[in-house]
Amino acid sequence: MSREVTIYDIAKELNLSASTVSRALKDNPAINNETKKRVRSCAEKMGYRSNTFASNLRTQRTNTIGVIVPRLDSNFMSACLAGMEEVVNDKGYNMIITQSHESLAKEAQNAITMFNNRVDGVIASLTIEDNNIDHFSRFKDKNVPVVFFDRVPEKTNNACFVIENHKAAYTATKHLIEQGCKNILHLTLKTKSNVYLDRIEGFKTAINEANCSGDIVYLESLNLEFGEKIIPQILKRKEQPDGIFVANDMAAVGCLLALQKEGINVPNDIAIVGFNNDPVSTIVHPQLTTISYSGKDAGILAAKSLIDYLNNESEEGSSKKVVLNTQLIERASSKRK
Amino acid sequence: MSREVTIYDIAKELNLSASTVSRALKDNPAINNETKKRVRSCAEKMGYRSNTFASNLRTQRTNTIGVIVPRLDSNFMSACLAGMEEVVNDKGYNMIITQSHESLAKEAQNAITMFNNRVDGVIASLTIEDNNIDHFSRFKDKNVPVVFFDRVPEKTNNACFVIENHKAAYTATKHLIEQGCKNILHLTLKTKSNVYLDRIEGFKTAINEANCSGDIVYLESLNLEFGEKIIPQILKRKEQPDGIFVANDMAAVGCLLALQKEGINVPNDIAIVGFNNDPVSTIVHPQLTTISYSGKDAGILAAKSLIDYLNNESEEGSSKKVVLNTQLIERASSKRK
DNA sequence: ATGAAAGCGCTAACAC
DNA sequence: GTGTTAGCGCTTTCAT
Repeated sequence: MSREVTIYDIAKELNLSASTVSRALKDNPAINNETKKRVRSCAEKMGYRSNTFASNLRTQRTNTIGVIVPRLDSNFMSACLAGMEEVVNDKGYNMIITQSHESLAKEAQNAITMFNNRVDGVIASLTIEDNNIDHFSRFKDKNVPVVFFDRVPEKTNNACFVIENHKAAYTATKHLIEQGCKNILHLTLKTKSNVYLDRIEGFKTAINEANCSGDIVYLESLNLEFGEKIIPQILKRKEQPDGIFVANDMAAVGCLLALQKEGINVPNDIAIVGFNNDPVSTIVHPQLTTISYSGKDAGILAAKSLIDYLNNESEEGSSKKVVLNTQLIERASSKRK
Repeated sequence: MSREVTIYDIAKELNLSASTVSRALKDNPAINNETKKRVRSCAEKMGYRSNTFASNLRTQRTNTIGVIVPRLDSNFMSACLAGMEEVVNDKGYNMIITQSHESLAKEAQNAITMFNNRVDGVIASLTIEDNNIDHFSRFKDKNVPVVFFDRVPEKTNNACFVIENHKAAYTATKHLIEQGCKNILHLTLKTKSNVYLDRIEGFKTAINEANCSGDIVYLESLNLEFGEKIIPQILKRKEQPDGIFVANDMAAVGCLLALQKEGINVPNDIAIVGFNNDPVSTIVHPQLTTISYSGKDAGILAAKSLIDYLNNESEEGSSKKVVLNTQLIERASSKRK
């Protein structure tokens, strides 16, 4: 195992001082171009690699962004992370990622880990469990910027990047009404998260406007299994729905499959709209009408905002809320000819 | 922005030396229990957090494991990472994750990043592009252990953790034969990756044993789209297949949907088997027969092996190859009554 | 059981 | 344009 090469080794080799080598490696304008070239090629030749720890210790920065998300295994999250990674790498930062697995305790633990790793900034999406954000306060104390995306706190001074949940739900519901639905259910989650609360509000707005009948049904979890499970209960209601707007695609697919098993025609007996534009939405038959939006854009914007702030390229208090567009994708599960 | 608390601050507060504080915090047996308690509570009270960089600079270790994977957005990968995270956290290490996005160049770049971040060890799954692993050689030079999982190099002295691709493909093919298929296609990827090569070999073994007709068809990419696209071409063949074994579930679902669109009955005209036990396999109708295996176990084993080595709890040259079990899950897409 | 002191490798203020 | 120097916060050898 060969010893590590340091800037001192390079300095000795070239009869320079360590500081000159350091500056040359950092492309400092004060250094002669010829010197820079010599230093770089020598560093290359000697197999030098910068010691991040010494540098971080000295500069009190880590060039690392911490990302805390509920889970990584969704298309939306992958897209967000891909967007962030682009920006972050481009600006010379690293990214460390942790999952809260929808547990507030784990989220708090992750925040502490990031804090101890002295990340320069944090990008987070909250659990559905609660939107208590006390565990983020330590970052404020040390002036470490935090931005939230998708699942954001109810009240905060931090920058937030969300999709237009209210408008999307309004549009989805209105679409069902336009297809002739008179009695619409919204299946969602009982939580304090803005994501689901805003969708509920959008749903209600559309229902009230149309003077149509509407009700909310809460699922334990928005997945295939619980989507399937809820259908028998729904079919026992005295007033049968003719349209269902589900807050995510997997649960919507669960409903669709369960309805078909009961011999109910989708969309003619009951029309269905989902949310997310998950790949499964094109696999089921009939294909699922859903709401599409760009996780990548959300990731890019959140990361950009954070890094601009770190590089002093934005105002101290740019604690804005950015709302991203969504599109309704009309497919066969809701289209009545 | 409050100044950082260091061990010197604690030392001054308690009239001790920094070394004693350091030892107390590290639970060094030489330190009096009473002193340890005082130090710990004082550290807590003063909001002390250990400076990883100073520590790493001093100890020349990072307690960080680097993970390089093709992509994170698959169920298999999420499961692997979850398994790794369990082990790694439990042993007091951190994990940094990067994606190669199936590009050899990006994989090499990621390796360099990890190298410069001085990870203590590396866990990697290769791209399909090629299994050139020259960019991992730098780790060997510095005695940084590397283990591979799932997509592993053809020849290597490093530890490898793979699923029994050969046997799984053999079992899947044999299952089709047992269902009466006489003319079976295997849809897969043209690559040097062990994962797909081994499956091809398993397929061939089963075909030859049964004295049955079999052929390989290469897709551009194993996804829904290319699964759908290949079906018209397959239906133009002079000899029509009566069974298809597809190397992943998404592509298998693509085939299934395209076949149904052509009015072909699955499983009676053509039986289908996939690979991965992806959630979509239970969403399609008929449900997809597939191969299931535990990514989590693979992750746990790989991480354990690496960390045991780092903690000197295993032999220097434990360069073994571990093969994990798989199960055939028989569902309606291949079962002929 | 505790302390003193040196040094890990880098950067930046200051000097020339 | 380049060198000198001090110090970031921690660990660890050696001494007591």
